[in-house]
Amino acid sequence: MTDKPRKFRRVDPDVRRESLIDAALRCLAREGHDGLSVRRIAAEAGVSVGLINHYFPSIDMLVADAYETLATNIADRMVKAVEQAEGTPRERLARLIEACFAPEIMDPALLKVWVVFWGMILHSPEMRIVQQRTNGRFCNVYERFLRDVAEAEDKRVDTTLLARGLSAMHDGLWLEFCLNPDSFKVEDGMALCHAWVDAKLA
Amino acid sequence: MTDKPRKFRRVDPDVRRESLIDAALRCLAREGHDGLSVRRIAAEAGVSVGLINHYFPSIDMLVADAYETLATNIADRMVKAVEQAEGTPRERLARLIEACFAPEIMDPALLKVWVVFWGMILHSPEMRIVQQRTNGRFCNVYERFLRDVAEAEDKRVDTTLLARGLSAMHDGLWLEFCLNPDSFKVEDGMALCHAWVDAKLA
DNA sequence: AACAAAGTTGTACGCTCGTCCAATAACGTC
DNA sequence: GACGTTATTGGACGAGCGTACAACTTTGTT
Repeated sequence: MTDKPRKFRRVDPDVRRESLIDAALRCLAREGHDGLSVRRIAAEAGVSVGLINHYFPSIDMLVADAYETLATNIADRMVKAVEQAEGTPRERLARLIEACFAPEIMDPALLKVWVVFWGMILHSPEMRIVQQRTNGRFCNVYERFLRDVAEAEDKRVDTTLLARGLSAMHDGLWLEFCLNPDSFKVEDGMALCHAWVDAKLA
Repeated sequence: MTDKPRKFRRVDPDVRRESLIDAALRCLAREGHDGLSVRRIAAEAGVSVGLINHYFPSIDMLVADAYETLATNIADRMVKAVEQAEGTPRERLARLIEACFAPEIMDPALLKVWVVFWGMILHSPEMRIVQQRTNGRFCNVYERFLRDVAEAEDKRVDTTLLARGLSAMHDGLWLEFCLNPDSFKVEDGMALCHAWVDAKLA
């Protein structure tokens, strides 16, 4: 009474697209730039080579979609982590910084993916557009919670500049940590970010 | 009375090695990861394909040498720029920050090269060793001039931590600027670095 | 002038790549 | 149950890749 053997199953196009993007991200996380290959992604997704080009005009478009997807996911998770937290604006900002240093962020495999994104941003206009959009989102998240603190404590600071500094410091620490996890402890990184914020919102 | 035509000229091995490394860096700066190819580097250096493997056991070793060379050059240039500057330690620190934001540093082509380095660090033990060594040098440069200021002004701060923060903030700003030069002005980046230092050395 | 040493060339090999496209098989509809 | 639609397959194609290696050329020595 076994199911009759099928050579493949049709899948809803949207679901299929998503599964291809997921497979691509898994390949990039595992193999970095070497994982960026139609054949490896197809194998990872369990489909044939040709299907990739059926859903994406070129490999660059697939990566651009993957970039948008991953960046959006991460930003959303951060916002949610803070929004469902209670406490003063100051405490919520601390939750945000904690979320920025969560284990799934401070992961060399994630940097492997991002390094590929960066390399493509420098050559592909489509990727550059995604970068500008997603980076703007990240900065807005930082600024939003920083402004909450500034308003609650009645401080007058340029929250845009403050957010840019926080973003830069976190990016630099994240990069260095992922390249060399022994160079410092995650707690030290969080302390540095807090030191920056406290210095401007003292 | 023309010179008799020669198919090639022998070159001192050390000079040849250096010219191959230079050619590799030029390829990486122009084409990013795509430039990392024996054939393109050979063409750029004006030699045949086989010569690369005669001087370097593998392409990875060539890049590792190129990494060490470029990082050392940049660090040395910065130190020299500050050392030949006069003034108080505080003023010399300002020169250092200026040097960090010099046009030849804030150059997308330089990031193209570095993105390739980062990608390889995450996979190659040899590259990881070079990263640790060169990054340590950079941090030492920062710390050295920060300590001068702290001592001259009799401030008690953890200059190691301060240097790590400065390094991270600069890296993050450099990255963002090279990815999207319209996102902020170089002067704003310098101001942020100064704000970090001033906050801790007020 | 002859010779040895070694820097340099050029090619062949096997592999992987992205793209293209005709054939195939699954699914909804009648 | 037959049919049309289309998601999916799988192989062909040309190009570029890293490596290896034998042949060639230059250079310095005798």
